[in-house]
Amino acid sequence: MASHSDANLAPLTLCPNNKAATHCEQCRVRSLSLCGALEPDELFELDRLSRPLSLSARETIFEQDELAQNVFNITAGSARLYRLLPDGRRQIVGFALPGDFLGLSLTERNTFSADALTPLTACQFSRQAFSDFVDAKPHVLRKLHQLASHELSMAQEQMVILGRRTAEEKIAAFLIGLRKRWARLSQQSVTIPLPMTRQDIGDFLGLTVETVSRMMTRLAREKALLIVPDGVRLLDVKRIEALAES
Amino acid sequence: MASHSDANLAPLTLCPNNKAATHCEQCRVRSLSLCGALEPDELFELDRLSRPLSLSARETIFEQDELAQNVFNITAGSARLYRLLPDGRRQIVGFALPGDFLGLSLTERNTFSADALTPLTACQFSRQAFSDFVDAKPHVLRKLHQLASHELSMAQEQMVILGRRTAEEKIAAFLIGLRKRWARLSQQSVTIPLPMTRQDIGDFLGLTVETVSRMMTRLAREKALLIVPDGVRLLDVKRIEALAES
DNA sequence: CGTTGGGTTGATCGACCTCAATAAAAGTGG
DNA sequence: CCACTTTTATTGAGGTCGATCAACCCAACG
Repeated sequence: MASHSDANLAPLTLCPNNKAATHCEQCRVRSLSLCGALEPDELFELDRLSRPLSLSARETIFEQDELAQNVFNITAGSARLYRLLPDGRRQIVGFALPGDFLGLSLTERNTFSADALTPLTACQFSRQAFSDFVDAKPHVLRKLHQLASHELSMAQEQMVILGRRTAEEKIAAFLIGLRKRWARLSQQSVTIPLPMTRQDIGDFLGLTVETVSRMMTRLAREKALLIVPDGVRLLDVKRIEALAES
Repeated sequence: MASHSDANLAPLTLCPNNKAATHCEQCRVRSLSLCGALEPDELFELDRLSRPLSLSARETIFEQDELAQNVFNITAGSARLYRLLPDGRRQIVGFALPGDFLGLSLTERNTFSADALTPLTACQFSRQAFSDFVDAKPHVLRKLHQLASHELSMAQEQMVILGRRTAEEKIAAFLIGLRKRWARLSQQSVTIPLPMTRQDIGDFLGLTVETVSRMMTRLAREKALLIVPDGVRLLDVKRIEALAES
């Protein structure tokens, strides 16, 4: 349960984390992230502000309620973002994939925790330095706003899923949504990597592990999908899509 | 079920909609909205771009899937934002109060519908004109990003409520959240105006009307709150807050 | 004064949860 | 590489919270 997202990105050089190619120009996910909006000289400037971050699976990126000191741009691997309630209930508010930016919320303190689902690399920036960098460049600020705006749309879509869909529809919508996101990163899209556990999926969809497992095996039994190690392969995309749209 | 939010704002003059005082300087909600970040000359410029909008309760502001032509700044009254599923299920993604800005998502088409819960006034802007105005002013863009970022936090909080809270906790969290928002607009905060129906509350919290009604009457029976016309009065704020935090 | 939309209340049902057992992977240390 | 533990996934049996279905109340309003 670890390495497919790396596999997806393996052949290419990474952002400033890689000593051999210190330049963002080589970055595998640049065009997909904020950095895609930067001019070469800006890219160089940002590169200098960046500190490489490399984590193993399960390591913490940041924790809820602590001061938000840094922002992150994920270059490889994936993460989960979640909120814990005092009694231990957990809601995952999102999964972060390569190219995703963590720290769009401008709150003083983190409103959620984030940790790595797989080995992960990211470009880390001090929030202050990053903020200064962005504030001087309206077109970057605009791009940042676009990203936040997109996140907002995704969150609203997730509200629909959480509030008004059945367990089976939730699973379908989750798979279709994730498929679309993986597709942006790598061409192929029949097999959907699932770096997260069933428990994580449940905590994302407002379900229990058992229900997630039951719904997935049911869809598998009905030949709508095939459960493979660390992922699923969609056999009947139309059917899953129909479930997801409602 | 109509006029309390107006009552809240009655004594003061409104934004550019009021012919007697055409200047945003008089605007009741200016400091709470995007316009609070504007210099006097910018305010004047924006004023000229604005077209007053005045709707009765239930009138449509915009509809999901149609081209997003305009953005809105609500000056009085309240609205509901929702997504309809093909089979008629509805998820309300938010309620808009005076000072709230509609159109933060930069999507080509609206991802949800919006209509007035009460008689409503707003400043309407062509999206293009507004966008041009903003793009030329980094500090306004920054403010806009802050607003979007705040919306994102609220949406994530709502995801926790939808995914991991019981019916009773949902009601409590809804009331506490709404109380906080009203408090920003008007001092008093014991009585919470509820311009929306029980059905609306249910569609916001992922519950049925019946459950909303039952939970509210239960809290009323237990003397935690008092149901008044068009709202509720919190009798035991600590208790409701405890339920809301979990 | 009938009609209509919103709200409350009761009886029953069912989708999903809880609890429990087992199976299958994935470490871990010798 | 093999025992051994730990984590994750699956499956079953039974319970429950909130949904559904239905009746009724009440205020607003033409």
